[in-house]
Amino acid sequence: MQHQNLVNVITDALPGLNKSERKVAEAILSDPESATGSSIASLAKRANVSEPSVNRFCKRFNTAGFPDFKLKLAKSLVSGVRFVNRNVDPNDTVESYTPKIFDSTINDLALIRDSIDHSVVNAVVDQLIQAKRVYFFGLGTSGSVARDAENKFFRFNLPVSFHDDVLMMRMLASTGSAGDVFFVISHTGRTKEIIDIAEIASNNGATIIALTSSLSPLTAVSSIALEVDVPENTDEYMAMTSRIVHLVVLDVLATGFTLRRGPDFLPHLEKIKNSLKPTRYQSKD
Amino acid sequence: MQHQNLVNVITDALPGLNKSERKVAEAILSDPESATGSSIASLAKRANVSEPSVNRFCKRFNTAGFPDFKLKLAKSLVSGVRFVNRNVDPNDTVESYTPKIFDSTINDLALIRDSIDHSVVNAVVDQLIQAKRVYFFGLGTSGSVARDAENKFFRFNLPVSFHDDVLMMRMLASTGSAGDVFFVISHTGRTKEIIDIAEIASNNGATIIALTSSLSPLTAVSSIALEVDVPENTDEYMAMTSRIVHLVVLDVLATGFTLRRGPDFLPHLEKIKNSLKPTRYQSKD
DNA sequence: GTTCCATATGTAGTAAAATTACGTAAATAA
DNA sequence: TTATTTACGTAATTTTACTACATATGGAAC
Repeated sequence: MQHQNLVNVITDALPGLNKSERKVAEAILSDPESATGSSIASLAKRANVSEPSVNRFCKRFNTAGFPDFKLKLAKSLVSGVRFVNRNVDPNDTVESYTPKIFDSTINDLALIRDSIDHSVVNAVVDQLIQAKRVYFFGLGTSGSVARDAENKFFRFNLPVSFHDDVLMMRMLASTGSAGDVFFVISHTGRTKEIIDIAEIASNNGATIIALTSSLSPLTAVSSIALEVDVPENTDEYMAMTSRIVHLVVLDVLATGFTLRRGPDFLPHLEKIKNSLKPTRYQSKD
Repeated sequence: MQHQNLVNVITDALPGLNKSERKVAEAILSDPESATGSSIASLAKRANVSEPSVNRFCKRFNTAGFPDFKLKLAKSLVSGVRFVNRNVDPNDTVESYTPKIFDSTINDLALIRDSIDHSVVNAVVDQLIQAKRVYFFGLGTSGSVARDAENKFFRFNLPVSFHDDVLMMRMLASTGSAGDVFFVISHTGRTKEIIDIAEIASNNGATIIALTSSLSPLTAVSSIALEVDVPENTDEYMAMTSRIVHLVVLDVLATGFTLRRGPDFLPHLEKIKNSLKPTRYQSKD
């Protein structure tokens, strides 16, 4: 895991360390920020160990040496120290929970950004470009995502619709055929109804694109799956970030679509944009 | 500010630098990641300047010296606010436009995170807690945001609904009264219909909360305005990030709401969560 | 308890890296 | 041109990190 947080790694390893290494670990954990700025000598002194002990400590954590260690530690502190106490707790105030929620969203986005499979994105864009029609399906929160997707993709002069009604979905799935794309959005990928519906459409020869978590039953019944694994929020207080990641993935697809269509397509988008002008008070600038 | 990105700072300063400093800047910008790992000697060599030039360069950017500079550079490169954030252009490939879109979203989130007014958040939570009913209104993309908000806030055992139909909105606004909260979501804050509706509800003594851009007409007719200014995307290719920021702001409000309600409220949320279990295939773990 | 072995830790020396002081070169203004 | 400032590099110095080696410490076997 390239983005594994060093502070957490050290904390986890703490019990398995020997005396002087533990001293180093404690010295670092007590004030990681200042550790990133100090020399091996000063840190050794602060931990009451010799310099080579510090050096050995660093190497134990898969770093080239002390400077490399400091670098990785510093990086961990940017996205990381925030990571450590990321969960909202009952004592949080507006000032503390607000950045936590933003940070956790940012973190999840960064995670998916680095793990997304580009070839799958390309394959999905291929399918959307070729589609005769596109249906966006989602329930609950994913229904809003599907609705947003409709709002985005109708601009491409493509017959699209969104549905959050399982009966409608079922009927549409049963009348689907080759050339139809059913774009199914589900955080868990385990909703029985949705999987049923995807199977029906699939059996009719339609293309099923799933935006869901990996290894889910929905993935199994799809033609292509955009697998997005956002760490589960066991925390009751915490908001759900998967829908946001889903929206961004859809933005990526829409961008891929636009680029594939080429610059000749831009006037069409411009036309749609302009169509809303009369509904608005114009700003001065 | 504290999170000012070194890469951006260097880029901005580029024109004002003298010959050798520019060489250093270019060497760093061409591959910032590797710069964080290299020694002053190797960087000097790569930039075709002397070591002290590199050192002077570092000090010019308010760092103690080369090691400190590397540290700050490394931090700048970590997820949060990545610099690349240039607009998508027609020559982009999946590999290049995907991170761009994620990064621009992340960037906007970080921006709003640091600029959001906590006292306004608190005031809005106050209003929501006291509300007899809450209506979430939005059109187009903001309609999806409003729908998502409904899905979030109904869990609080509060009469909430979302509407994306201006006639419905108008009728509801005209029957609104003190104790009703109209939560109006609009990216531009300039849609005539929406402003009309907000005014009607306001004249009836209802509370108007706006989630919109600052200085907009909608802000003017609202009781409280959550002002979210996401830099406009003039670029046709680029996806719209304001809706995502809006969603996160709503997450923040929902969190504030939950905390205000206190721990006695958690079993209620748990109950809602469990209600969906029978609709799903259970995972092994 | 003693001996042996392995592991842990420190000392001292060495190599590398960064910084400073200073001198020369280039650029600018008079 | 010459004076003067600014830019840049050389070389020495200092700081920092690493390595090789020595000593110590804690078990395990006898």
